[in-house]
Amino acid sequence: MKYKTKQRAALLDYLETRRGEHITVADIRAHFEALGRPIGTTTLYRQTDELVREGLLRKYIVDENSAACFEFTGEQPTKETLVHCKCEGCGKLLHIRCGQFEEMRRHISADHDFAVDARRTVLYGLCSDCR
Amino acid sequence: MKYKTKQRAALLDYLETRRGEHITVADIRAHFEALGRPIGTTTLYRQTDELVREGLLRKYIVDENSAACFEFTGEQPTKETLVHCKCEGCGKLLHIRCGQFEEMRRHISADHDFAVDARRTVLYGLCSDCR
DNA sequence: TTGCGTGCAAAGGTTTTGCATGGCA
DNA sequence: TGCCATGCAAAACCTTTGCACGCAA
Repeated sequence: MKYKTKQRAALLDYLETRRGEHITVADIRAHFEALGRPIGTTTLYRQTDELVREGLLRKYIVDENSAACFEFTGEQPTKETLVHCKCEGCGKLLHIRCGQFEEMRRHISADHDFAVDARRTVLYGLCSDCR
Repeated sequence: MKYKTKQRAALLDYLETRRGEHITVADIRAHFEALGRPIGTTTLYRQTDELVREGLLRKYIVDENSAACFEFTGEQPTKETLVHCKCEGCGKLLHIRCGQFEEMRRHISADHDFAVDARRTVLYGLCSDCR
């Protein structure tokens, strides 16, 4: 994307207000729909793709049969890795701060020669309420 | 499923020959198609669902826009957890044996109150060839 | 015979693509 | 002006559902 279009600007403004939260393309679409200034679904998919490529937005695979989940981080994404945990009981998505995960990443990188991308990874399991 | 149908028997026979491998419903469908004894897609989805519930089959969410991935383990699934790593570069899916992952699971369970299900979880990143 | 399993056809939901239009520089 | 972005409509994909038929017990 080389041009600064109204749609892109509006999208970025909205994402800014939801920094750190989890939203889907459908959420974004609904927001602008409600505002009376809808943005085409196609455009939203293309813009979110681009923002992911630019590193301003993160994309998570949270559930095979639901929409992709995005998190806006902005220009300076926190270095700190928030591990994503998806509860298979209630569907809740949790963020946890976990040094042990970092340690495991280093180990897998060093000993198994695989570079885990914590920003794309989701741990599945059961939350405290559901276990 | 309470009945032992021909389809279920054929499916189990086939899965046995591919124990420990990763296959999709489309793969299974193609196999029986090629044999000239096709099994309906609907049936395959229902039987795989059932087998997952019975614990003979594991299901992984490997990529948001591709088919679900199954692994047949049979009656006695190994206690040992094989961690799944999906390479975002070449698409390869690796199994690794990793005690550190187990340790992290215990830690997250104890300190973050979340029970990670290693059999459903996939770590995303880059393999040795792609990093 | 009873009721579960099967499989076709069709729907469901998310994401992608073709193409004409409209906007940015 | 020249090229890119937009967005509608339609397709692509995987998966699920409705329903009539057929097979297991």
